[in-house]
Amino acid sequence: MARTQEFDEGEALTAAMHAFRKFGYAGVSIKTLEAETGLSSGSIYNSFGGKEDVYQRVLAHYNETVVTKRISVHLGKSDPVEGLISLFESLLDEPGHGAFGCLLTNSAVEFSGQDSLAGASVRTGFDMFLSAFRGALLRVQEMDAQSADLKALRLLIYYQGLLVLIRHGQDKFALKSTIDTEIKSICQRQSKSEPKGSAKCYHFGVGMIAA
Amino acid sequence: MARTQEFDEGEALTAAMHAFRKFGYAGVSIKTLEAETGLSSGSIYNSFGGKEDVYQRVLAHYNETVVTKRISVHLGKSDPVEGLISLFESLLDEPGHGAFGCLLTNSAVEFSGQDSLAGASVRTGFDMFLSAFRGALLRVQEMDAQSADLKALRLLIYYQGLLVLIRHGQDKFALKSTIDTEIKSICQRQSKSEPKGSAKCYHFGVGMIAA
DNA sequence: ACAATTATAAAATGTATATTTTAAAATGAG
DNA sequence: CTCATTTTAAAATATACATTTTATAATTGT
Repeated sequence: MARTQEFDEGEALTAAMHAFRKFGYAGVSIKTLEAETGLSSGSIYNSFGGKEDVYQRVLAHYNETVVTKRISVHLGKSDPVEGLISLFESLLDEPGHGAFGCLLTNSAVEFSGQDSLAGASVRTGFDMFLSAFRGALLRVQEMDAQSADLKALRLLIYYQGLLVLIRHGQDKFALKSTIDTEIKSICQRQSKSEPKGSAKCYHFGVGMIAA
Repeated sequence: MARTQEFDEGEALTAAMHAFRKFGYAGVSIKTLEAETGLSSGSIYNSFGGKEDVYQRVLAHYNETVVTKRISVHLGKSDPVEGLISLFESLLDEPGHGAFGCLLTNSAVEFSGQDSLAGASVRTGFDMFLSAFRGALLRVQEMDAQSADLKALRLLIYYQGLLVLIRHGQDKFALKSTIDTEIKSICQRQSKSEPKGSAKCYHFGVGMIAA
């Protein structure tokens, strides 16, 4: 029969992933992929298909490696709140000072909508985070499914926003200082929906009670 | 002397802005700009310079029109909390179902870093929001400058995250349901930094006190 | 009205790009 | 060993793109 593939497909995908994270889909050419992966365009087309196929494989690879690892490392801990905080803080300590953006964030922005080139994978990645966040929240305290979904979504929104500002180059110290507050704020028990006139309660904070 | 410019520069910039918001910088060609603005490439190069120049002008135009208007319409109201809520809710009611992304979000992601093609304008736009948010927060309640900055940054992060998820096509009803909670949570007085052992306070919420 | 100046339009240019084709090298089952 | 099959590499192709050039039309101060 024929010779076997010489290169490691996972390594190639990881190298391609770095390129797409840094430069986006449009910013990466086949030439870039050749340079980053060490493969020739011939090999790339033979093994993966075209640029779109490489990108789709990379998106799946990102979910399987980066997202999965991030969730298991930080949310596998015993304390879910500490886990969430360390997960978010880890985003600020990434190499390249935010040059390696989150592929989900970048893809969601570059290709809007669910039925785009990246839509399905982005949705999968978001859902992975949502269910991991939901699990962590339910370990913090009892709550109904609806509350857990709402809080998990708030965490995902905060996660995505943080990554946008990191990628922009916003001051990391300032960004970091929001994490503890935001996470704890989300993990708090929510106030029931009040029939108006609740504005006055802004002046009573959890800290004052706890102190 | 010579003839005067026939087209309205503001209208052309607005048309170009729509294109860049939808498709990003790389996704817009001169041909696209011709179609969207109604100008020929000759006019575009003569009046604006190249594609990069159009983009820079569009970014400034976005800050001057969309950002400025969004801030004044919603945060010009008497109640700052209601203003913040209506500002964030208005993002969900934009035409095109999120196809018109936020140019700041999209540019921050497409061009990472402050010293990029878009960096300066993105920073300006972010700063406009930060100072508008800070002003609104200070009208909610007294607080020191540091607290106001932190809360304003939390609002900006939430704002950016929301726009990422809107652009992705996340369920709008679910996104909307986070707004009230998130805004009010940020507008609450913060707990002082405690010397540990504060985990227990998660079980005491503002709502329970206010009730 | 005139002429200088600019807007506009279309063709031309050169480069970057994704992909295909062609050719050579390597591999492993029989 | 051998040959069918595949990997790899490089050249070839065609298209898309940003920009420049060229040419024509319009307009404004004198």
